[in-house]
Amino acid sequence: MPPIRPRRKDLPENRRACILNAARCVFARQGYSETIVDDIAGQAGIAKGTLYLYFKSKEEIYLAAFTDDARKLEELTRERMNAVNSWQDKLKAYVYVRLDYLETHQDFLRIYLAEIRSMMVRGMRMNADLFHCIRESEGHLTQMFAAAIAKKEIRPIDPELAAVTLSDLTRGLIERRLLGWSRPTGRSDAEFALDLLCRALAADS
Amino acid sequence: MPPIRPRRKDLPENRRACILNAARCVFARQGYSETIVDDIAGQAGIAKGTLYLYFKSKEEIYLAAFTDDARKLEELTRERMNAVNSWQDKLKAYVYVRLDYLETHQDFLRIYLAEIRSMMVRGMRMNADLFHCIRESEGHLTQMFAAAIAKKEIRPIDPELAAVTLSDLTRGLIERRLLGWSRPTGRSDAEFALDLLCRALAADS
Amino acid sequence: MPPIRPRRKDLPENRRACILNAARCVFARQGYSETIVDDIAGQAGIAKGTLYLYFKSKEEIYLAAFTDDARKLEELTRERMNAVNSWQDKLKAYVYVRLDYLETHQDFLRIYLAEIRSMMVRGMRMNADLFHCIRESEGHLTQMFAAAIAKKEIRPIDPELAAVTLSDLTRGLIERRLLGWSRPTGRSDAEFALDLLCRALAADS
Amino acid sequence: MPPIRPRRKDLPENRRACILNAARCVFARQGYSETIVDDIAGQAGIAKGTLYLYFKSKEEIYLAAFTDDARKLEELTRERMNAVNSWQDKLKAYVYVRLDYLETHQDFLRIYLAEIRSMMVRGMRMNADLFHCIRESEGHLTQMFAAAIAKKEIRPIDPELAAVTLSDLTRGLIERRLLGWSRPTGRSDAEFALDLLCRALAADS
DNA sequence: AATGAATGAGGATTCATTCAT
DNA sequence: CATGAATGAATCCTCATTCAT
Repeated sequence: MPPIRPRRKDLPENRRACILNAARCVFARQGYSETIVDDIAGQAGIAKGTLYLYFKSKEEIYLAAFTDDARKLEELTRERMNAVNSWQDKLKAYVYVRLDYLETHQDFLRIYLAEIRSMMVRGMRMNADLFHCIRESEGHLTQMFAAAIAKKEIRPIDPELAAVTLSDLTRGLIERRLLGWSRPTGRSDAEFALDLLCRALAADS
Repeated sequence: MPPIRPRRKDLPENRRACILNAARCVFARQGYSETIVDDIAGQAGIAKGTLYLYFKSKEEIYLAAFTDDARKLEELTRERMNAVNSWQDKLKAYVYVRLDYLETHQDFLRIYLAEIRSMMVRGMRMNADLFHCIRESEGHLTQMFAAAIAKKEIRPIDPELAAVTLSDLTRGLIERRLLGWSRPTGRSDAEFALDLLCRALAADS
Repeated sequence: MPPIRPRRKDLPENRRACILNAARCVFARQGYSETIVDDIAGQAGIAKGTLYLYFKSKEEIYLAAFTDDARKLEELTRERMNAVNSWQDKLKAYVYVRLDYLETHQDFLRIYLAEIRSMMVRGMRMNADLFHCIRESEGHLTQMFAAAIAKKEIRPIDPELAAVTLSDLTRGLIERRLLGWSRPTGRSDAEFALDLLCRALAADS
Repeated sequence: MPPIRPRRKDLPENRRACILNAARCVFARQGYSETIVDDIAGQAGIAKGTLYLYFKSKEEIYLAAFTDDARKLEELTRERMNAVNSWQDKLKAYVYVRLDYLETHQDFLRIYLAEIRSMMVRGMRMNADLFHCIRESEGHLTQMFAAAIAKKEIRPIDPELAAVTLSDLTRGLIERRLLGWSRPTGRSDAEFALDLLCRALAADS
C-alpha cells in the first residue's frame, strides 16, 4: 500500500477550480471593489502570488468565476426546458432550474444579482461572451412564448414582454431567498408566481 | 435700511443640496467605488475640502444623496395611492409614480438598482432608516391587497406575495427603461404588467 | 514686524524644483531601477503621495530631472561657443563648459553617463526631445569643424569624425573626474586632450 | 566494452556556458533590471530552477557572464599587443582587438558599455576581480606609452593620459558601431582615431 | 540533476481625509 | 467658510528564490 503522499500538486486543474470557488465566495460576500486579492488567496488557502499563476488579474478571476457558472446555468436551462413539452412545464422548468441552482451555487447568484445587473444598469462595457450568456435564456423564453401563441395556447401577447416578465418574477424569487425573506413554506412563492403567469397568459377560453 | 448684501453665494442649505445632486449624478454614472471625491467636488463646482464641511465622509454623502430621494419617492407613493380608490387604481398609481419619478430622478433610480439592491443581497449592514424607507412602499401594497381580498375584490391570495410580485414587475420596467431596452411604444410594457396582474388577481367570477 | 510664518506653501514652483533636485541626487547614486519612489520623497523631505501631485510617474520625474539640466547645458554650450571666434577657442569652450557644469551639476552628469548612454546603447526608445537635446551639441561641433576646414584652418578631415572624437574625449574627462581618478593637478588632463586634438587637426603647415 | 551511453544531455560544464551565453544575450538586450530570470532560462532552453543549480543568484549569473568574456578580451589584448613591436602597431592592435571582439561578442560589449561603466560611475561596489580585469588593459597601454617615451619615439607626455585617451577613443568607436551610427565605409573611423593619436603623439621631429 | 509550482517581500500608484492658510 | 496641497495607508501586481517531486 503506497504511503499517502500529501499531494502538494493538487492537480492544477483542481487548483484553478479551487481558486474560482474561493473567489466566488469572497466576491459574493464583498463585491468586486471591496474584495482585495489577499482575501481570495486567503480563502483559497494559497499565497497571493499563486493566483497570478492561474489568472492574470483580479478582473480575470472575477470574470472567470462568474462566467463559468453562468454558462452552466444556461446549459441546464436549455436542457430542462427541452425535456418537457407544454409551455406551462417549460415555464416551470425555467423557474425551478434557477431555484435549484441557487441551492448549490448561491455565491454565483449573489454575484449575479449584486453586481452583474449593476454593471448592466450602469452601462458598463461587458465581456461580450458574458453578456450573450446572460441574455440567452431570455431568448429561449421568448421563442417558447411565441410558439405557444402561434399554437393559440396562450393569448396573443408580445412574447418578449412575457419573457421579461417571467425573468423579473424569477429574479424576485431568487433575491428574496438570498435575503432570507422567503416564507419557510418553501416553494409556495414560486408556485404563486407560476400560477399567476399561467392564469394571466392562458388563452381566453 | 439693512445693509443686506445680496449674497451671490449659495446659502449653505442650497449648497448641501447642490452637493447631493452632484453626488447622485456621479454615483449613478460610476458607482460608489469608482467615484472619487474629486469627481463629486468637480461636478458640484466646489473644492474637495468643502465637501467635508458638509459631510463627514464619502459614505455619508452617498447615503444622504440616496436617502433624500428615497424618502421623497416614498411620500409620493403614499400620496398618489391614497388619492385613488379602487385597488386597480392604487396598483396603477404605484407603478406610474415610479415611472414618473424615473423621468426626473434617473440618477436616484440608477443608484437604487445598481447598488442599493446589491448591498442588500450582499447582506451588508445598512442604515436602518434607509432600509425602512425602501420596504415601506411594499408594506403599503401588502395592506392594499389585504384590504381588497377582505372585500373579495381579488382572489384570496397571500397579500404579501402579491405585493412583492408587483414590486418585482415594476423594478423590471424601470430597469429596462434605464437600459434603453423598452420599446418606443412608451407605456405598453407598463400596461402589459398591470393588465397581467389584474387578470391574475381578479376574483374568480 | 510680521511673525515669520513657517511657509508651508513652499511656493509650488520651488517645490517642483526641490523634488527634481532630490530625484537627481538619488537617481545619480542608485540608478533608475534601484531607486524607489520613497527614496526620492525621503530625500526631498516630503510624502510619497506629494510627488504624484507634481509628476504623474516615476519615469516622468526621471525624465524631467534629466531633461531640465540637459537643456541648460545645451544652451550654455551654444552661448559659450558663440562667445569666441577661433576654432581652438570654441573647442576649448565645449570642453570647459562641460567640466564647469560638472562642478554644480554632478548628479546630472552622473545620470547622463551612467544611464542615458546606456539607454542609447541598448536601443531603447527615448523621449525625442531628450534625444535631440543630447545630439544637438555634437551637431554644433560638426558645423564648427566644417567651417574651420572650409577656411583651411584645419586639415580636410571628416568634420563629423572630429566632432565625435572631441565628444568621446570630453566624456572621458568627465567620467574620470566623477570616478575620482583625475590627477589632483586639475586641468592638465583637459589641456592634454585639447592639445592633442589641436595638434592632430592643425592644417599641415 | 563499457556501457557508456552516449549522453545526449549537455555536460554540466557545457550547460554552464550555455546559460552564460543565454544570459549575456538577454542582459545585453534588456539590461540587468529589466531582465527576469525566466528570460534567461527561456533563452537557455532550460527550467528556471535549473539556473540555481549552477548559480547562486541572478547577480552571480550576471557577473559570471560578464567576467568570463572580460577575461578573454584581456588575454587577447595582451597576446595581440605582444605579437607586434612598434608602439604604433601595439596601439593599433589594442583598437582592433576590440573591434574584432565586437563582431563575435557584441552582447558582452553592450553590457560593458551599458551597465558596467554605469556601475563604476555610480560608485557601486564591484567585484574586485572584475574591476582589475577592466583596468588591466589600460595598464598595458600605459606601460607601452611609457616605454615609447623612454625610447623617445613619442613626445614626453604623461603615459597614463595617453592610455586613457586611447581608451576613450576606442570606446567611442565601439559605441557608435553598436548604435549603428558608423559610416558604412567600415574601418575609416578607426583609422581616423589611430591616425589622430599617432600624429599628436609623434616625437617632434 | 532537473523541474516549475508556490511563495511573499517589495514597489508603483491611488485617493479619502486633514489642516494650514 | 472655503480651499487645495499634503499625507500615507491601502492595493494590485511582479519576480527572485525555494523545494517537493
